[in-house]
Amino acid sequence: MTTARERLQRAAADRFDFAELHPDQLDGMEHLLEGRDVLAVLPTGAGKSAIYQVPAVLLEGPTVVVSPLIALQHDQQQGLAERDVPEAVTVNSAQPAARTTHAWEALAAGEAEYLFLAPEQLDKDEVVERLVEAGVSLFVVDEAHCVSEWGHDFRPDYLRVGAAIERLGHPPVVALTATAAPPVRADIVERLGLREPREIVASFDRPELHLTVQVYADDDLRHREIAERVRELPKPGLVYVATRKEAERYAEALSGLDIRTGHYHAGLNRKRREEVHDGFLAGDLDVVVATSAFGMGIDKPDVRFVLHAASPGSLDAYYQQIGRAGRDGGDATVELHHHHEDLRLQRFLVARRPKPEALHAVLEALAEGPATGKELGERSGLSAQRRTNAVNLLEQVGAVRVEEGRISRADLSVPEAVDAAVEAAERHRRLVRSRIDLVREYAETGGCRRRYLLGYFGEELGGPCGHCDTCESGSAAEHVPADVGDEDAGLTPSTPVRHPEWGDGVVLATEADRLTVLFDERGYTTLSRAAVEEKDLLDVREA
DNA sequence: CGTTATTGGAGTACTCCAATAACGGTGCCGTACT
Repeated sequence: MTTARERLQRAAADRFDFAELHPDQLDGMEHLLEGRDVLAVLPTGAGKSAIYQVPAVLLEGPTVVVSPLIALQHDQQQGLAERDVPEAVTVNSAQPAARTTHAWEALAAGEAEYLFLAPEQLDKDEVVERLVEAGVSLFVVDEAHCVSEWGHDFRPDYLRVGAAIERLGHPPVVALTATAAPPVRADIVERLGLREPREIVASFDRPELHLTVQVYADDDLRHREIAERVRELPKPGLVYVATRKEAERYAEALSGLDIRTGHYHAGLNRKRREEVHDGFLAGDLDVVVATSAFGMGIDKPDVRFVLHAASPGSLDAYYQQIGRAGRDGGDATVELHHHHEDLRLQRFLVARRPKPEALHAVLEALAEGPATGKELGERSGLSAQRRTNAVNLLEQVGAVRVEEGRISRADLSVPEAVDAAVEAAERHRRLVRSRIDLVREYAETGGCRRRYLLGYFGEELGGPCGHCDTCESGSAAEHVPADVGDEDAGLTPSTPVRHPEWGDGVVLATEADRLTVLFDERGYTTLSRAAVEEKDLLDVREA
């Protein structure tokens, strides 16, 4: 009688050449073999992929891997081709039709073990039906933070993955990501419909990253100082900017200083993007100036700095981007060069409100009777993105039902449905906008940078880290809350609270003079401790 | 959402100012062209 653990270790050694599995990896694998769901938040390089790759060969039936980028699907497929495992196939619009045909045939014949696809594929009824017939035994959502980050507007099909999982009879599901704050984890669990998932969360702390912030009042000055900083810093490194134009502008300025620089954004054609990507990995470029498009799938160990020439729209995005530095464990410099105007652009970028017309169009189209997504698109004349966004919101407020891929109206009047959906979108918009304010708080805090960031990700660092700009200047020491480490202190991180006006929330991070609370209806809010104590604003709720 | 660039009108020869337009990110997909 062999235990599950032994079978996993043997498969890992024999078929994948993994000498030894980390306890976190084994823990996840065992839960999947037992048929349970898993959410794994582990740093890049910790062997997240092994968590599904190994149990996949022990479970009868193929494994579906939802992956956000076609380029990533390709890399993962290549990686598996080198192992002693059955075939890995992909289905996407970028490959020749013959390859897709082969993928489906291999899957139906039981010859393919792994299938990689983007969430948009699951919008097609015939795709889901083929998966049902194939008898999927394991369902993987890679880069699962995309569910929460992109699903609510940019790529709404991410919010439909949960429904696809149900149509497949809810095989064991594993969601994998390197970065997810507690509210993002909760969103992933809810949206994917994970059932009592085993959450495996490694520490977010990266002591090898030296964190600094420079706040500017003058954008031209910032420009000059950044060019000078990049010249001085040990290479290779990444410069993140907010717009495509800035990426090109900085790249030109840095090239003028004889720095081997490339720029990267989504406006470049695929060939150009590949050249920059490969050039950076190969060491032919010392610096890449990029928008947020550059990131996923970049596994370069020796990045020595990540410099933000503009503030991003959330600390979630910030942490993902700075996490690309120092993966080899060596020291790396992380600098944020902040200007308050950066946040105005971010507020615009997340400002999109759903158009009530789209909600109306979907409801009217459904008045003719239930429809598949495709049929609904034809009837309503909406683009796939707007149509799916509308369906997501309407489903969330109970105005439509989706069963077996068919969308139908529920008993809710059109005005009620539209109002409720608009309010649901507004609530999400408030959350996203409130996250922007925390970027400013981070930039302006006198407290320890690392303590602030870790607090955002649900980890409490007792004292200042001693290795960031505020620690070195001495200001962090003056900002440590008096009650750190005191379990009876009351308002410590993850304490559920209620505010008379703003309702229920959870304490996230604490500083000497203020608290950050995430309110369900209002989003992230920073309160002054003095005001909270004076007016007794926060009642501790039962957890 | 708010800044910056452009246009346009008034009224008179080149300038002033107000109104208007353009602009900012992330990727699938599928279809129409070369």
